[in-house]
Amino acid sequence: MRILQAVTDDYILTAEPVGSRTIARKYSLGVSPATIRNEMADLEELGYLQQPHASAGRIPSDLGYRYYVDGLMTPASLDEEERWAIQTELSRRTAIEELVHSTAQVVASMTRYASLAVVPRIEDAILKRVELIALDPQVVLVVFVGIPGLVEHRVVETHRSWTQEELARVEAVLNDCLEGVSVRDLGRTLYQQVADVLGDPDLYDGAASLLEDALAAGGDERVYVEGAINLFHQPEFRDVDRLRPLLEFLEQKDALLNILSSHGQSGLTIRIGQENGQGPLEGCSLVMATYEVGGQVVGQIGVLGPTRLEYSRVVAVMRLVAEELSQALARRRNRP
Amino acid sequence: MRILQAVTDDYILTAEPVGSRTIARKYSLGVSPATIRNEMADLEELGYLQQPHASAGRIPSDLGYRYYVDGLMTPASLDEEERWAIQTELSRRTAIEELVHSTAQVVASMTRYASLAVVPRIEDAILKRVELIALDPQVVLVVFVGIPGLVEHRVVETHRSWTQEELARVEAVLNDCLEGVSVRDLGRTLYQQVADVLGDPDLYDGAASLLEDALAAGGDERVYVEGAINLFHQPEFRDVDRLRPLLEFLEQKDALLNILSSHGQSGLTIRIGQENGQGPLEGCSLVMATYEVGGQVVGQIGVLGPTRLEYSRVVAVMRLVAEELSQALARRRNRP
DNA sequence: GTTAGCACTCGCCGGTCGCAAGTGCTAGCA
DNA sequence: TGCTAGCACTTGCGACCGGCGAGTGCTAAC
Repeated sequence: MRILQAVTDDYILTAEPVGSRTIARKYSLGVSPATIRNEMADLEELGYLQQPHASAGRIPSDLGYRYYVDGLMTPASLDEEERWAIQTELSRRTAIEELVHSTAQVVASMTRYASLAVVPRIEDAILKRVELIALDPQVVLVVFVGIPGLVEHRVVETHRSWTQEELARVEAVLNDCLEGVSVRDLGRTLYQQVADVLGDPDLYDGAASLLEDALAAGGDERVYVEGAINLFHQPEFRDVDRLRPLLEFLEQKDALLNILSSHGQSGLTIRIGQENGQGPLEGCSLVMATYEVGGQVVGQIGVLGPTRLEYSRVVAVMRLVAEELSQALARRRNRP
Repeated sequence: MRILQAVTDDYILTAEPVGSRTIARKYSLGVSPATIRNEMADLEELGYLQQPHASAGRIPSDLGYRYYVDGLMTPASLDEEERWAIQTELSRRTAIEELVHSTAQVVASMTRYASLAVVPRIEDAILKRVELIALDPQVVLVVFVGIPGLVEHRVVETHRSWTQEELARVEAVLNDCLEGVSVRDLGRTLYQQVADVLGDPDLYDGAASLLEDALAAGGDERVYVEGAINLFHQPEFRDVDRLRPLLEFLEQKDALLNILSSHGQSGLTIRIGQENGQGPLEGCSLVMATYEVGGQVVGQIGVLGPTRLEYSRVVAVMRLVAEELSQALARRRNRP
């Protein structure tokens, strides 16, 4: 175990296959290189180490990293300075998207890997309020305010012409009847109650299709990717042909969204190499954390790098960041 | 001139230095390779061509490209299909940011280079309307609606507590007094008239600092970069060390903003190689166009690639796109 | 003014070779 | 029985080198 730990630590640091001599010199295990060689041969047989070629040192396999992550690595802690950097960055923002976005930026710059972040969709939020504003007779600005401090506006072209008075009436009824309803349900499924209170069926139809269109117009930009260029510095991506597929993958926001949001339960998850399935993520590791509002997971944030990842540091950063982000969101919500 | 044209055309196509034989074979100039060699030696002496090394063919210099762009190149025209792709993409959006953003995406995918786009700032717009909504007693949602169909919302934490009634009063006064004012001037320089109409100096102060904070909170994300990975396919960026500085430069949104928005006059500009100044853009060419609302330039859009750029095609795409974008924005505005 | 011929230049490619790092194995020692 | 020193073996990597081919510039002739 101590040899596996030493090999992994050293390889994470140097990106060079680690030989028995190196370990004997740099890590005081109290045994000679020859002994280490014997043990390393065993570790290779067990699948924890592998050899890029016969005359080279050893590097950890995915399994080796997994074992390392699950128990061997020494947990890192962060400088006061770094904690402070995160906290001030988060206290500078109020809008939730910006909060999450700048969190992703901080994570990228602190870890020097790529970072990913998912912002909650307004559709998943509980409606707090909706505002309807006529920009032109047939263009309406719809502003949704959702419960975890989420605000989104949509500009909708309508078939029907609207006066500001009509919109004000609809707005008032909606806000009276629908507070606490999931935003997703605002579309065609507008409730009977709204129809009753509004009275006018024409107005009701217009409102329903207005909201439906507003929800359909929706921002697809829910995943932020920051610091992708950091991957350039990693020796494993020195080769363009290895880097390109990865960067191309990072452009596919829907795929990223799938991966990140599949990680629904609260807490921290590490996916190593092949655990990400086949494809461009095969040689990468992904550390994911969730952030919450009111005890409920509303989004995810992740770090992506080569399998040779500084796991302990990344885990420390992610723990702190997820915590701070959740707290910042909570502060926004529970103001006096 | 015909030889310069042939060399440039061929080099743009193949990315290989062009020899006299190749030109004689592929372009029917009616002369032999020997003649072409003589002329090419002259063109090199004049600075239009250069030789990567003694035994290689010629490639155009920046000056050569400049001459080519200014008169030699044969203007490209676009397929009906491509025009159609642009038009449908633009008709699917209504919000101005999305319109510009998806324009940038279309340009990137059509040219296979990187594309840049600047969205107008709400600060530069004329105020059409402002909405103030209390989210919490000390958190106000400010929605600005600007004249070229620009909408932006900001969430502001305030020192003072606001009731919705107070906000409604301020909002009414602001909308009465300040329609047509530049959004930028909404902050501290709130006009005397507003103070007079409001009466209450406390309310006036609160409103002024609320708007000031709202403007300060402002989105710094005004430049979109799309298709940066397309640059991977260009042989001149095969080398990571050549590509990285460029991608790093593309991350500096403020520098990009400077470059693009310095191009203020209406129309199309091409900057070739060193014309971009020293630094990461030295080996690149930039084609910039403006888009307008009501005859006024409100934003820019650009294409970035190696100096060996398909100028004629890029110019055709940019002409069309700028035109279509301006028209789409005009349609949004002049609805019946 | 144009062209054919020819000697010359130089980057690229494939092969060879020595070096260095690291291994596995064996024999010896506590 | 576990550990260690010694040693032969493997193999990737970088340097060196020579032939090839593309392309040039020059000269002489038309």
